[in-house]
Amino acid sequence: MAEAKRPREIHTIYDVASHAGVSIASVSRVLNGQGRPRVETRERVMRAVRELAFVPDGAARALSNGLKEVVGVVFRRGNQTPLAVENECLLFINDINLGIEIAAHHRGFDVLVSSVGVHDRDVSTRLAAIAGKVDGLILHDRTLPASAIVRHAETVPIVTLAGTPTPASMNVRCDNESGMRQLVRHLVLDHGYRSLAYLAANADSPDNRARSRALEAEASAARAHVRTGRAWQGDYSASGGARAIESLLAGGGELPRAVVCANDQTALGVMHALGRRGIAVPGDVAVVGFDDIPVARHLRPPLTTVRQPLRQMGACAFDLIHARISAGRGEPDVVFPVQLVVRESCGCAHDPARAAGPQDERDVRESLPTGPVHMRSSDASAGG
Amino acid sequence: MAEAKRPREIHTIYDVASHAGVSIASVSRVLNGQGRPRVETRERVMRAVRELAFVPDGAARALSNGLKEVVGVVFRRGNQTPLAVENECLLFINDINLGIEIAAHHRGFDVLVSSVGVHDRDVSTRLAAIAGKVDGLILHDRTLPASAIVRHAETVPIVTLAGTPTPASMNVRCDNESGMRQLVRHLVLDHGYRSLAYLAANADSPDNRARSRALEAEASAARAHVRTGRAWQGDYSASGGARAIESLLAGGGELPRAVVCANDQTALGVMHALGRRGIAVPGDVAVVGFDDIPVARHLRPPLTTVRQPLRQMGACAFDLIHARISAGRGEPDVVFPVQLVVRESCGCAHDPARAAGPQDERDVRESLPTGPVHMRSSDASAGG
DNA sequence: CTGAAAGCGCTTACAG
DNA sequence: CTGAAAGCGCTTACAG
Repeated sequence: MAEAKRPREIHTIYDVASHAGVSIASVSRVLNGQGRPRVETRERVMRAVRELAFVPDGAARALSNGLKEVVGVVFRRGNQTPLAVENECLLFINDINLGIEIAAHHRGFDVLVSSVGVHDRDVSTRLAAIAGKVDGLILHDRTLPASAIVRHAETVPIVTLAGTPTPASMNVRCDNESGMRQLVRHLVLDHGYRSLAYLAANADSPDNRARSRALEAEASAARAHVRTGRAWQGDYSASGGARAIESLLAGGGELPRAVVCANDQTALGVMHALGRRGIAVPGDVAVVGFDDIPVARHLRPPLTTVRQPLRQMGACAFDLIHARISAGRGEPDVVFPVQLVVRESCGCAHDPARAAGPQDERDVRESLPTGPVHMRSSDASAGG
Repeated sequence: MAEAKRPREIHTIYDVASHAGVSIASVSRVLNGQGRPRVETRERVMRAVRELAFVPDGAARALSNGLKEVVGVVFRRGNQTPLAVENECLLFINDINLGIEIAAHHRGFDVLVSSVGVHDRDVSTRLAAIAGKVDGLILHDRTLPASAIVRHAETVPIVTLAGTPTPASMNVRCDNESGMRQLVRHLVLDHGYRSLAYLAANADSPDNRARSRALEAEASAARAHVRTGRAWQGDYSASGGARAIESLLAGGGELPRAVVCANDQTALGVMHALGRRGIAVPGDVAVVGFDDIPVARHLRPPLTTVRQPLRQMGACAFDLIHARISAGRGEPDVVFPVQLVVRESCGCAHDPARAAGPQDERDVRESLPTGPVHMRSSDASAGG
């Protein structure tokens, strides 16, 4: 019975059963912890499994169980050639995906990750192909219009991220309103800035629209002026932010006292463009972002922004899908609180308490929400 | 026959067949383009597929075909708590993964992405579970020791990234030797720096070892001094780099004229730590990295580094797996050339030609290898 | 506790 | 060109 060389051969449950001298039903029971197999049976099976390096076929299990134990995650790549290098925007997405993955593993699920190009025709066909391989689908922002989501949701459970709930799908997002409110109040009330601009992102992004609206509302309530117009259009990318600032300045446009960016990447590009023009941040113009991506703290000056609990949001998206698969449906629209993270790009002074010592090291590593980073708790109304 | 409300019901090929008035074999043929179905048959089937929103079950297809059309990608998460925010190290991995995914789509494959924690017990069990759901496995650096790779390779085709080929698995890596040689020559010959240090990463990383060896060899050939010792140990993370510099300075250690970092993230942390001590980069100490992650260009000063063709490497890893699945095995060890990207952190002057104008905008977006970024072509000996 | 057998939803020779 | 049927590798009532 000794396997001499085991020529790269895939074994099935039948091989294991005959190797162990039991039926395939017993092998299956031992492997899945069903029933109460005798100790001897269990041991013989386990030995055979080990000796044959048996790995049960996932497709067969899925077909039999009606459960693939796989969720699909789909996001939209930016305006880039397939093999170009700009992937900054993916930071955000990948952090959420990591949260999804970790939550999935708790349930024995794995994650099928797929991206679609911004200009891909027929995203629906791609989605259908993916749908056949998964038990549920998590769609990032702007992957699909709402009508198409409703259609696909007939075939497979769907959760959207930073989208809008539909009658057939669920959604997870952050409290943009609260975040923007805190940001604007800090700039206008704490710093006394009277003129702002919102460097917007894609018009079809619910996050962008919510942030834009909240900024306008809050600024007007605080009696601050908001610059508007075509000049202030970005696309969530650093290059989009830089381009907007460059065109504005090239066209003789005037800068506000503070630029509120649709996200951190945009802020990165804005700071880059301002720096090259010799415009001091925050001395001449304050710049703030949204998201708190990891590099935000490493910029010069460190970026003031709003932190989203990305991993928790990802984990929540999976949990909604899972609940939907194994039970009825769950909460259709989950809103996560956010946190204002005050660093220096808003004009706040460098905090000498953070300039050295152990706290500082901890800050680089990654501070906890209650850590040394100067922040306020959210006044968000909805929780996870 | 009109479907009134289509109660969320999953249809099978039998439903389609009876709806179209044909056999399931015909449905399958139409859907898979096999044989020469009559036009009328094709049309009836397609209409039924559309009306029922039929999506073939991937598990059943996989079981029948012996092909899941899924590859698994596994990487190792850093020293972080599951829900913490530090994901800088993932930039690198995610860029490779995007290359894998794009290549996979060309073949109708999808990508199952999975991560294992640094201290996870029993990575092999996790891998076995994943192996059952995929046709092949792509393992990032340091996911598994070579012995375990050989063992798993009996069950499933394996390609490692930045690893070492084994008798049973293939490998894709970059030409670290050439990259480090160019970097050291630039620092020592072009800038005249006589003292260097290599801020190392994990000892079990082949990339790190190759870079370290190459630096020592090249520095000694160029008669430059290399600082060594426990102080110069990092872990590929920004915090690891910052910590090393901080301990060194706290212990009264002396800095070399140039710090060569194991990767860009490390360089990021080093620059951060130096900046807080008021040490000028590159005036007092030059800092260079490796990888050319997207933020490298946005740092102050912009980071001089070595660019790896990450997406191409990812695509190659998939192609190797695919060749292995559909034919015999391919090249066991593919080495990609790298490019020196000279920016300012090495001490090179800010290039005024790049300070404004359209080229500059293009640089922010992402320059092509032949674009305005000052770089030299690689003298790597092996190609993809 | 254990085994024989049906069934999961496809694909594909094999006849017709 | 088309259909009936076998088979892919599991899981799980159902008998024993």
